[in-house]
Amino acid sequence: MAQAPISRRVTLRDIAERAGVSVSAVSMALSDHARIGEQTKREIRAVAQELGYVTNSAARALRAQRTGTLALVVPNTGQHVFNHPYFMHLLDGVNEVVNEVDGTLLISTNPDERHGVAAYERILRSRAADGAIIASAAADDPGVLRLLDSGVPVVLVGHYPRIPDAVAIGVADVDGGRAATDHLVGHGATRIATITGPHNHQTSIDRLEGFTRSLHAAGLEPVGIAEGDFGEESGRAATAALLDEHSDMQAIFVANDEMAYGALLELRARGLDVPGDVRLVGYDDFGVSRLTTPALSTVTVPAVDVGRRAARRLLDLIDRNVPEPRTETLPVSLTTRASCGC
Amino acid sequence: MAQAPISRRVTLRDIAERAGVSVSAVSMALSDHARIGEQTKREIRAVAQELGYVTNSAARALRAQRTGTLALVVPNTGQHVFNHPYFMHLLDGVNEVVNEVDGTLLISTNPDERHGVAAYERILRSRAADGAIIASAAADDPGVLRLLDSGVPVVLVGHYPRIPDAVAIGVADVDGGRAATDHLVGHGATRIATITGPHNHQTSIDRLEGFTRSLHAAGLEPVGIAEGDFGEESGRAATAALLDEHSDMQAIFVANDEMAYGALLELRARGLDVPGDVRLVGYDDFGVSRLTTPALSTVTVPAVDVGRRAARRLLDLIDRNVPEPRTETLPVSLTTRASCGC
DNA sequence: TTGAAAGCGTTACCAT
DNA sequence: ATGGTAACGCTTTCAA
Repeated sequence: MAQAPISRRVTLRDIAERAGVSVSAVSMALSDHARIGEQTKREIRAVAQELGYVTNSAARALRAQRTGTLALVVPNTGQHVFNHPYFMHLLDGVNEVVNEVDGTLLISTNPDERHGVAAYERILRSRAADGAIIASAAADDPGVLRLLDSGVPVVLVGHYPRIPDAVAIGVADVDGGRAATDHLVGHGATRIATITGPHNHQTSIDRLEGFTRSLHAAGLEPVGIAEGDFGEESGRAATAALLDEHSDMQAIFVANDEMAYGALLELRARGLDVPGDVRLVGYDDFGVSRLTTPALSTVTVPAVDVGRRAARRLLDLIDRNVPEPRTETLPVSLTTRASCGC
Repeated sequence: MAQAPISRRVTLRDIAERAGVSVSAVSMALSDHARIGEQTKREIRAVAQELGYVTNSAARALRAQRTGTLALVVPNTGQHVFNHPYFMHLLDGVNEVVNEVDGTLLISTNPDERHGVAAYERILRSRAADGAIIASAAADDPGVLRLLDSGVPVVLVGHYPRIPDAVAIGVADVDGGRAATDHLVGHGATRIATITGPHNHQTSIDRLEGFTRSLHAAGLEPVGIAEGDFGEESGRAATAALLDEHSDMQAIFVANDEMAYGALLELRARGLDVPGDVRLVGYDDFGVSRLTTPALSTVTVPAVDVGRRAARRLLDLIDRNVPEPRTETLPVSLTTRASCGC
């Protein structure tokens, strides 16, 4: 049990004593306050440098009532709802902004509900972060509502029609579903099915809405609608179910790429060619889609940009600037590869 | 600029006044200290509950000289050295342990070098975290050495022969390289090449070492050794170069799956069949390998477990328990799919 | 131009 | 069994 040789921490007082000035002079010098003489500042900074001074963040936070930390909250990670690649991209974007403002980034996931009070509630109310970005919460998560009520600065990622006054940043999922389906129609398909995500996620609802609108505009009816959970296996199972009931199906719009990959496996297992027998369009474009054979046509979601914007809005909120309009919706774009028949 | 109705924060003092006791009584009651009467405790807790009290983490950290926060540091994220899936898995494992101990997790990446002092140095020295897990640092990163010197609790992820007294947790990359190559040899290949990662990463060095040892044990010589950067494009380029020089090559051991995917593309572009003409084994098994056609045989790295163990060791270190031995090496396993010819 | 002191919310020690 | 108080390191107001 050798005691690690922890370097004694250097405080403002140490610098003050060494430089022969007061603690407050040091504080002001280091924050470049105007009232300290240039010469004195230089000396103080030299001493600070020499001693290797670094601000103690707890003390600063306590005094300033602000931590300089943003929290990125991901409910239900363990359940693999909305899976990894999406989160990574979001994280990239958030992190970029946090670094720009020299802040720190705290990650909170809620693997299961065993903690009664959700982990993110604890974090925010303990003031460990100045605010939070909440990613991919279920549309009806009560924890989210409580958090919003408590007045803590919160930015939601996604589209929450039932919480209209929340600050949220989402993507145009209705448009995306519509564009994907339009494209399938454009290829001449008339018997088109869809595999959706879980119905308690607004994302699923919106993508389905786009699908339905597209078909109606074309005077078509959906051949089948199957629900998945955004995981590969569920996509495979949904495809099997659709195929069993509608052997004449010509195309499927799948609400994310993981499930589309499952669909690909099932179609291949049945000896059906993609896109020869069945055309496929997925959704997300987080890497998986590039790798499959055939490569998936998909709707590209600008997740990194979502992260960036969410972080910027959160910083605004923390500064008590409520952005108007409160919700922002980023456009998506269709990326055609091989699976649609292009 | 409507002022958000921030709920006034509740402090110990508020509870004390309301309950008609002292602040210290409240503090002790809430931490279940033995000196407070059961009845008093109950009353105090009731008031705390009613007022919605939550400990202020800055104040607690300042007082206790401990934050309850672990930092996960990823140098060079922006440069795509060691890319996303690996990091995600590590994060999963670390997060799991952090949740177990009711801690918080702070993420720090260093997108570029513009901050002179690396972001992670700032974070640790400011005592924003009690310690750090450093993932995938270059073997010679000076920031890492400075951090270790400064006595901050640090666990390195990987294998660092040049820093023997550091606490580190790695995987058996030499074994992995050897197992992969042995397997290729077992398939009857004699003209075998390898594509390595960047030579300043110990991981690359170790995987190559395993490759070389395997060949020597079999009485073979490497047909070619090309260096990549762990990215898909570099794998493709390396494969092209190898193919140009050694058209009789029968197999390639590729040091990660992303590069192996690049190799697959190049081989396909030249009309060569995998595994018919060239056998391929990759490394990592973070998802990509399942999706390619043919599916990649690869060395499975237990990244989630690495994250878990790194976090546990870091907690030990913070408690001043230096684990012995200081370095731990987790075994890897070969996962055979189609690309090797199985 | 600079110094002294108060206070941010906790915890722990010394009294009572 | 409980209350008062000092201290953690910092920022800022008030004096000088």
